[in-house]
Amino acid sequence: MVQEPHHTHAVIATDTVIFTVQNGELLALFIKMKKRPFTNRWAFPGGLIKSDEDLPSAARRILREKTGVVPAYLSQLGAFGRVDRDPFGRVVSVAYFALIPNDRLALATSSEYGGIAWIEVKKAKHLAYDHSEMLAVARSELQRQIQNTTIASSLLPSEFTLTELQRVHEAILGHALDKRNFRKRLLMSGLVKPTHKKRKGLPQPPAVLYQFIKAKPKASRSL
Amino acid sequence: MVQEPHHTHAVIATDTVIFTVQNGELLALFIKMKKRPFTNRWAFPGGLIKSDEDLPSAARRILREKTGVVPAYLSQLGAFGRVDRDPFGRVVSVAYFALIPNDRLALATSSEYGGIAWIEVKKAKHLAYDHSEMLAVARSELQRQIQNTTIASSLLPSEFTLTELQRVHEAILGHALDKRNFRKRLLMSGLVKPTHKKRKGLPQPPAVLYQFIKAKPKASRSL
DNA sequence: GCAAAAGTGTTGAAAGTACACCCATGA
DNA sequence: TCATGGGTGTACTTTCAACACTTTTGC
Repeated sequence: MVQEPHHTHAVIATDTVIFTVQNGELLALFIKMKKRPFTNRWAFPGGLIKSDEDLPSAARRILREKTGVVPAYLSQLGAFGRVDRDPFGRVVSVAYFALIPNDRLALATSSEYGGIAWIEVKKAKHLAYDHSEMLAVARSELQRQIQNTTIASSLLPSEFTLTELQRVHEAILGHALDKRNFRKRLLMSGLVKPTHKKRKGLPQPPAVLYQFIKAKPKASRSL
Repeated sequence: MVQEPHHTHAVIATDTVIFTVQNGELLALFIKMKKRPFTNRWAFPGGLIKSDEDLPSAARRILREKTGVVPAYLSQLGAFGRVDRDPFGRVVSVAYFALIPNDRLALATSSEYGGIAWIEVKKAKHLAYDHSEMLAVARSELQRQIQNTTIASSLLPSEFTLTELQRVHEAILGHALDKRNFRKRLLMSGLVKPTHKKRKGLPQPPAVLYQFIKAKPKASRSL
């Protein structure tokens, strides 16, 4: 994750936890490490920021350079600065969490990088650096934001059925939700509106497609 | 706030917004700037972190060095990294917010620094750097945490009356609260317990003194 | 006696939670 | 015809919000 050690002052990096939901599973994007002492362990894509770029710009650039992914949503988690967090030098990392809809995943999975993979969050263990801690923070922040904002719009195509949206919430929260209560609350909230289209071709009654009313959710603070 | 410019990479600083509540007013601690372009404007105490100290340690050290204050509570707000936020160089600041009870304020106000002052938050305008933005974030985080945690214990002496506690909540939230509902909720929550002492000597009936059940609140994440 | 805060319950509204059945479709 | 999810309403519980008066004390 980091190349330059041995400054008198700490250097600044970003690491980004990018999530998607696919087939009812919450996935995050990892890069497999080569360097000791983290050989063959997974880490989030990260790198050093440049002196002429904002923090979110750095996070986006590094994510694109290392994985080809362009996130739909990006929000800061905070700074991670334990002295011993990086064995290669004194690095303070500003962590971000990001989202991408599961219909734009091809970009990432078709990347040439050998060591990139979307991994089920619940199976991601023994990560490099302090990334297990980052993942825990990212996950709880995701759980918090999914309930209070429209960030789910960054995890789904622009049109979706209410059941698809419910599956996203369930994957993130980690437990089943009641269908009638979920729909009631969602429709009351005024965040989504029905289109006049339906999802057909499945062995079920056609489901109405909905869309979020404001296309792009705003980060609470995306510094 | 910062002395060293002109690295090829950004340097890392911390700035700390420290609050207290006194006489029903929310106050924060500021230092008056001398350097242009911020001459005579207020800023939060801040400085560069050292390569061998954790972020919270750096925040505490700098706060102590610049103001003499030792906070009772410290919690990270996040990293502020706009490219142009500091005219003296590329500095990313990890902001903290901190609390101190109003019976330990003497340390700070008796400091020799000429340019230090506790200022009512609602009167703090036109701050140096991006500190107005930091203050807004700190204030909303304070409002969030006061409702969900026991951090109020870091703003009061160890024993206090329920009215004193209510005044702290009101100062932070910026509006009056209903006395009966406030007491009901608080006593139900189980976070405080009555002592057997009473506050006497005032032209009122003696009020029961309470204390928080866990002395020190834990930061949600104090990296 | 008066100013100032202590202490104390009830009611109505709103929000949240649990729960079950029939229907349309594609294979 | 069958498996799959689509769509729909009610009753109960819990939580939140509004609201006023009497008492004790120091001056």
